[in-house]
Amino acid sequence: MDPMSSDEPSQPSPNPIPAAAVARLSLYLRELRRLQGAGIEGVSSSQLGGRLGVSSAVVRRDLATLGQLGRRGVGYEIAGLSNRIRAALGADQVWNVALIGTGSLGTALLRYRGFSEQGFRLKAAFDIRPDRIGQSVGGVPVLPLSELEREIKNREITLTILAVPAEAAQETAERLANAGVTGVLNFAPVTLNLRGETCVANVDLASELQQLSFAVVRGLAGS
Amino acid sequence: MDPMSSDEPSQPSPNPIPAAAVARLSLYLRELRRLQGAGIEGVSSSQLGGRLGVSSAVVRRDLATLGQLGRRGVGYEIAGLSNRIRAALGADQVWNVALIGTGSLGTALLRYRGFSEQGFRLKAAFDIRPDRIGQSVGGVPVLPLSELEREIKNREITLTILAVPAEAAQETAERLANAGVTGVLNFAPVTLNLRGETCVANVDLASELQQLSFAVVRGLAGS
DNA sequence: TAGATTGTTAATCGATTAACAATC
DNA sequence: TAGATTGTTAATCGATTAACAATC
Repeated sequence: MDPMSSDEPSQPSPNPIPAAAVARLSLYLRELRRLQGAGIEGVSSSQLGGRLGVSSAVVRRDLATLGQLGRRGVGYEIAGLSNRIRAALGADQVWNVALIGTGSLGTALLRYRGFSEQGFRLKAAFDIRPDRIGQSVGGVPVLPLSELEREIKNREITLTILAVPAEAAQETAERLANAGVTGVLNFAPVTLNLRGETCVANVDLASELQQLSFAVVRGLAGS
Repeated sequence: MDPMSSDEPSQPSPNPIPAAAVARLSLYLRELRRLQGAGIEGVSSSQLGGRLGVSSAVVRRDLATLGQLGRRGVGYEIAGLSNRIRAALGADQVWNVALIGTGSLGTALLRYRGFSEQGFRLKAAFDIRPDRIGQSVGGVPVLPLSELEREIKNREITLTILAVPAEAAQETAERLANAGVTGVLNFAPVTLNLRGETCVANVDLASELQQLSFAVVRGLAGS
């Protein structure tokens, strides 16, 4: 239930991965999957970086934080490298995920294929609207929000995607944290204030578009 | 049509805004709007930062890059500050936006209220599926992708939201760039390679969830 | 005036870049 | 061996923090 607990010996002191590297590691993984799908088995730092707009030095440095994964003069073996990155990101374990709020955005996220491709398992959705409850969206059952705490426990949910209206986000997030959820991916355009150990990541769609318009105005092509 | 052209004298040399500050400015704007809605007219750097998990020093530094906007001993006047941030982000002008790909994600984005609240105008959607074309989603007409170039020009579209399947993303993005679009917000989990002046911003939903799971594994609450 | 808060400086921290010895 | 590419170091760059004089 708690993804931290494991029967393996706890990693002594997991070598720290710079915050800036984490987002890139996820990109590397995506690109490696693509190469693997094309039947390619090895890749160099400059090849991998070139496809992603990242310098080869950054790629090597990022990968070196995970251990000595390459062979000098040769490059990186894709299969092994992928596994190592997955392990570092926690993507080698199963994450049971719930989604809260089945409005248009929530519905789209329930149908989104990308999550399951990364090993995330959407186990349940929650809503307060009676006409939603009992339905199934993208193969995921919609449950009443009143059952949130019980179902989170029963279904061993550790991550949640919050897609409720802005007004309901803080209150709902608090319920999630109290129910023992360890991570919240927040799509509501509000800042969540949660005490304790619950991690929050935010996706603000309007802000993304605003940052793009800034880049356009400033003439920052390629950003 | 080109958002850069204006009858005002071109700003001599727009003081550079650090890349890291841009995302925060967008957050400040969101929070200021909330305060304004509550009838509050002034705010200090520590109040504004406190709500967003940003230190008061960072807030002051970010705002100072836009000019001297506060009054010592008093704080910032919200209305004026909001306007200044909007101008800096390019959010004070009208942006005509098109969305490509009306799958479940594209449909949800067409219905998303947040874009128009920030002044973005969704003018058209495009798809290849005959059953989609001619429909209206969230008040936005769905046009045939074959008409893309012509309609981009006619409707003076400058920004686009790309929500097509991964396989079609690169090709579609090239058409957009050739049609003169200046910015692409890409939701497809692929790296777009575009020559020239077109800005690209990426939102990879699966990667966001993966970064969250990393934060959970590392015990980085509050990230 | 006294208290508060900005704008800005100098010091610290972290990330990127460039270069190259190690080594396949 | 010769060519290629990693892993790592030192140098550069950029962002954050802490502190405080300026000033409302």
